[in-house]
Amino acid sequence: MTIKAQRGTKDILPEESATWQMIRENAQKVFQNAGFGEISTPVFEATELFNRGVGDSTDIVNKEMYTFCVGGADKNSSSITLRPENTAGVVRAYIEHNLNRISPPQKFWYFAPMFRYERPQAGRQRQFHQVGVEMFGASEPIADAEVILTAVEFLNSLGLNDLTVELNTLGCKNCKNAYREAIKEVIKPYLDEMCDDCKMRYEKNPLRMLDCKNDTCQKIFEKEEVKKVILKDYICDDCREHFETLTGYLNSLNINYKINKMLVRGLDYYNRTVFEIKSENLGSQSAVCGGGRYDGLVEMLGGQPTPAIGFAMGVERLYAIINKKDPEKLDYYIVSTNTSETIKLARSLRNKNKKVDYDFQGKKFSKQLEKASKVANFALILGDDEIEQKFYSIKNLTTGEQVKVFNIDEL
RNA sequence: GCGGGUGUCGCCAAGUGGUUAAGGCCCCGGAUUGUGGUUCCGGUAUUCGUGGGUUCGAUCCCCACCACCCGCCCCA
Repeated sequence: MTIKAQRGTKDILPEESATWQMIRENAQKVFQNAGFGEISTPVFEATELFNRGVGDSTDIVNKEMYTFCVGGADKNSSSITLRPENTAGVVRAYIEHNLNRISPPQKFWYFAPMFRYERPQAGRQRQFHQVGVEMFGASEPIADAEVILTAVEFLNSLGLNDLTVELNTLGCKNCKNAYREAIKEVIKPYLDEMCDDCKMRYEKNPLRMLDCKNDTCQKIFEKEEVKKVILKDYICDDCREHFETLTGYLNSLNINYKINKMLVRGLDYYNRTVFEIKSENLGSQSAVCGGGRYDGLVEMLGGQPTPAIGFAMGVERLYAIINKKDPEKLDYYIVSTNTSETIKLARSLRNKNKKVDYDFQGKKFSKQLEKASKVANFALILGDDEIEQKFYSIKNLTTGEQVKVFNIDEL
């Protein structure tokens, strides 16, 4: 039996590489143009980081983490986890390296593999990639606008112009509490009818109930008096002003967005602004981007109180909906039976930054040319005549036109 | 974790309880021993996801397992 790739993992083959490279290059360009610097943190971290950073009421922490005990059974053994998302790791690095000493805001971007032990399906793998940004030290609404703008600009750079930005505000600690209590109050009479998950959420994280897809639960949220509470703003004056200023910026930037009061993200650390960007071409895993503000997280992980905001996008989901790019052809395929001349010529041309390849097996001239026409723009013919008379025949494989060249510097 | 579906060559696929398992693409070789992309000819599955069972006989029937897909859930 041969060994296959692990469930929920995928090889990225050369034929897909041009598209992947484009995604990464566009990310680098758009994010760095906006002042974000690349940060690369380790694939594994202390399990404790995610328990505290992502939140132990989340599904990610409760059932989806790749956690290992390393160091054997002795006292020094420790629990590590393959990162399920990148915000916790970046926050850890931010604190550990005192990155707050750069004058704020501090802006970072990343493109990296993540790991979640979930049931694979379309748009969901166990190893997948996220590209995203994190910004620290800016509490102003313009920071929210800038982060959303950056996400939209990146998506536009990939030719994705028709995606929907959904936007909501969860409020700060204070209004979040008031909202939570009001929802608990109005739902209380119906609690018995709700699904088990919602009964649990009612205690732990009532806002997550609004995300429930269960029909009976949804019907309860549709009820007049419940709806009134859900749609009523429990947002304090500061938070409201923050949100209104943000939407003002988005309006002036002509960014299309839709306010979705039901949008509550699954990670515990969010407050105030949250947003998702969705595509209709992805089936049930429709979110290509999710993000929001997490003003309390740095402090929770032991740093100074620091406002922060960021987003993450699923690279495989982006890959699924963008126009694919074909790998570039070689500049030259050398057609020759003189291998020692060929390898030297290949080296010279490669050092001149040309993409060059050639045949190793002494195949027939016509076979080499056939190969050339498949993989290269030009055939560089170096036969006995050419070597004797010191020239190269360059054949344009698109037009069929062939010319003599006496010096490779002319290429 | 729970439902539903699928599984024949690298890819797309036809097929039937009984010994040649179609076809197309790709790949390889030849026609054409220095001029390709067109054309023509030829070659490539001791085998039908894996392991059992039923049967004189199974790729096709039954069971289990595995993998993938589609929902739920969750999220990127």
